[in-house]
Amino acid sequence: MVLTGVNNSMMKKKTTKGRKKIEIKKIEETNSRQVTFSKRRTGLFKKASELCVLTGAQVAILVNSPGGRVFSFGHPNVDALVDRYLKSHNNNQDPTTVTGSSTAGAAVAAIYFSPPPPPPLPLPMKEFNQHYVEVSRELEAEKKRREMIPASIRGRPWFDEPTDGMPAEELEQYLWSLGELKKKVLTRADELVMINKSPAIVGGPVFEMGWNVPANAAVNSGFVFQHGGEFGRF
Amino acid sequence: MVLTGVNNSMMKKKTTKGRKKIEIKKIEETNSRQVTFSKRRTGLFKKASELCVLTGAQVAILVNSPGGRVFSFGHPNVDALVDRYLKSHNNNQDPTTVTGSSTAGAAVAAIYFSPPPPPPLPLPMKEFNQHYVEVSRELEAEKKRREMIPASIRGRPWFDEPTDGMPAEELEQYLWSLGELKKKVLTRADELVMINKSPAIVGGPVFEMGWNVPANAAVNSGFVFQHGGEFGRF
DNA sequence: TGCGCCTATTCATAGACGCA
DNA sequence: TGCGTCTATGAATAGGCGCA
Repeated sequence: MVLTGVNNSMMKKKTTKGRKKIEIKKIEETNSRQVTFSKRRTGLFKKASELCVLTGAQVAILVNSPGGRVFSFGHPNVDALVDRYLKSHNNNQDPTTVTGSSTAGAAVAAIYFSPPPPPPLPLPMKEFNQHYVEVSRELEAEKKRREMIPASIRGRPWFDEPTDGMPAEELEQYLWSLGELKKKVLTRADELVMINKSPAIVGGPVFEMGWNVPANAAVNSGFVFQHGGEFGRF
Repeated sequence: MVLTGVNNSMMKKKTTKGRKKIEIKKIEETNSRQVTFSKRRTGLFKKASELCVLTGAQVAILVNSPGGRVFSFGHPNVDALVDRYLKSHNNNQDPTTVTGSSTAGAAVAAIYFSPPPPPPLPLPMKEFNQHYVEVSRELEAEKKRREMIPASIRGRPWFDEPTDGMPAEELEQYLWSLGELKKKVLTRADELVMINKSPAIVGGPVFEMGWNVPANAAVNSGFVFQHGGEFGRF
């Protein structure tokens, strides 16, 4: 507002119009997409680090760039969290169930689990099952309502029939799971709209960003970018 | 935009001072921290999804909340990215995808166990009951949320065609996730107890959630951004 | 007691440029 | 060709409040 240096030697033409609203859909223009990716990745990592600092949470992020490179961020480090994640999954067997499966449009993977090593637990809370059953009904209803929305989602086999032959205990758990999963699905639905297809994972260099925490000394925190190699084509 | 609720358009004490600047340092107040975590996690995930949509990138995020729970986000799914990440670092096997070499200095140890294994905990029912309440609440939220979706869901490319042809693998993947989730639920409940019981976490060093990781496990090589700022200290 | 909603602000970032 | 810088503006969100 203030005329700084009225000199106004021909007022700078506003070369910058400032931020403009953009639609959340795939950016077709390769170059812009690249730039946006770069900027937003940075922003994402920053957010993540803030989350870590503010709440003391641990965060690991793996990003597969459109160019095929892989970036990662992690506090304390990626591996710790990945490991944790895997361990919780490997409790079972069949670690590779997911690897490279179609994923045509599937884009939901929201799972809650706890930090402590998975201590197998019995399911002594029968009575609570009752409660869950109640919720179950609601969920069922909810589920159906939801299913009426996207025609394509309707009729998920595992959504509609499992409850029958399933032990109460499991039902309970499924319930909760469903609640969470479903929430994720819905929440993410919008975002996924545009992600119509999933380009197969491509190989490429790996970029890594880690957040070092001063383990002992008064070292200041820093960011470590690690990138390897060339350009991932694609 | 519209005045909702108390239409008392007269004068209302500005109860909301709007956003205030906050320092990026651990929030000591447990409650605020919890809230902040929740909000920011949501924001982070949203950012991540936008990044996916805009640039077509693939992103996986693993978050370990201050409360101990772990949330994850992934597109197309967490496992695929985790898998790829590990492969990039291990070059071990390569059942699928990835042909790319990770030039990254990622000579990181891939999987090591989390050092201090937390002790198993009993599972008090009342906590679980509380959990149930939470679920109920979530269900409520679910309902609302659902109502916001319909419009946008329509026209969903991948939603409109797949169901029929939805690969069994995908469904299986979901199922599998649920199965895992199921187990997690219990553990989580277990963990909830712990949280309620021992707020010890609060006083600890900034980033410690209770388990550390080998300090040098990762990265270096690449640029290092020193963050010698004023708030870097702890 | 925890969660979702609302508002005033701070923060992130789309474009456009400039440097390497 | 890519990335850092600068601006103005769209978005995210810290506090508060009220409901369940």
